[in-house]
Amino acid sequence: MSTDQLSTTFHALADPTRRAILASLTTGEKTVTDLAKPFDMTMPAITKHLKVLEKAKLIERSRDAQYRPCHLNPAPLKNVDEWMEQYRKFWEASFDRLDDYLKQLKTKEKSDENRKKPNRRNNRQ
Amino acid sequence: MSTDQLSTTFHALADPTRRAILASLTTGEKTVTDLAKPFDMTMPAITKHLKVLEKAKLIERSRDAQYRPCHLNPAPLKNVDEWMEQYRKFWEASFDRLDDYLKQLKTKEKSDENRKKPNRRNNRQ
DNA sequence: ACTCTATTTTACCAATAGGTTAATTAATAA
DNA sequence: TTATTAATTAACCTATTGGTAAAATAGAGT
Repeated sequence: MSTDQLSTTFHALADPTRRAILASLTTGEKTVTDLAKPFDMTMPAITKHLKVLEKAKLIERSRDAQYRPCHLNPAPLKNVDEWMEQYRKFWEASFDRLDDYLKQLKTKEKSDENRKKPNRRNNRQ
Repeated sequence: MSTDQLSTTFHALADPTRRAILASLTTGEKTVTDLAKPFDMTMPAITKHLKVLEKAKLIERSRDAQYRPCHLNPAPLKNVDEWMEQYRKFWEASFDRLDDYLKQLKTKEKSDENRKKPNRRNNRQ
């Protein structure tokens, strides 16, 4: 795995168990045993998932007697959101085209304009 | 790696080369050779990265003579954005707390309220 | 037909991921 | 001090990742 911040965050999020743990932490701080309960998995496996989340700084841990409670840290998610910003216009654009398409279906006109292909060669040197 | 849609998408994004390829495709369709140029990496490595992106449906490929041009498909990113929605309030909340803290620094009053700790045991059975 | 260019496939490699069981550490409770 | 509970560490396993070099495929141009 790459070691830059964004790669570490995306890697941590690329596992359904870890995403479920994050979701579970949205209702407040939880112990490892609490977090482990919903999963058909041994404790060491959960410990490992927590380490991945902790390295990604998506969770922070404290100490309370023999418990190591975890809580959510949303900061890396904010970074993801900022990274996404550059792509937002693309799915908004897609939606606009879908909207156009639906309008065309209704009016049943100008349907040939959609078959115009972009000239793929423009970017090649 | 897990095989659900969101895991596949996050996994594909967890590599700086693949993110750079996506960014490169924001300016339009590109051939494999064009995409490979910025990287100190062999062609087969790029081919593999493209396969990961293609399986994640982040890119789509067409055919033009011996070229296999790639273009961006933003749909999975929209899914990521929707998944992020549930966490947005958390970083907004953090910002609010920071804002409060800065206000307190200015007025230098009521600073003890911040030391109240949440009761960690509430969620344990 | 031959050659050049674009791209993929194959076979290989070392490192990492994600799980297990068994042993260990650490704090509480009796 | 002994037992119980919480959590981690160690050792191990298999599959996947991300890269390579070399060979194969495929279309275009001459």
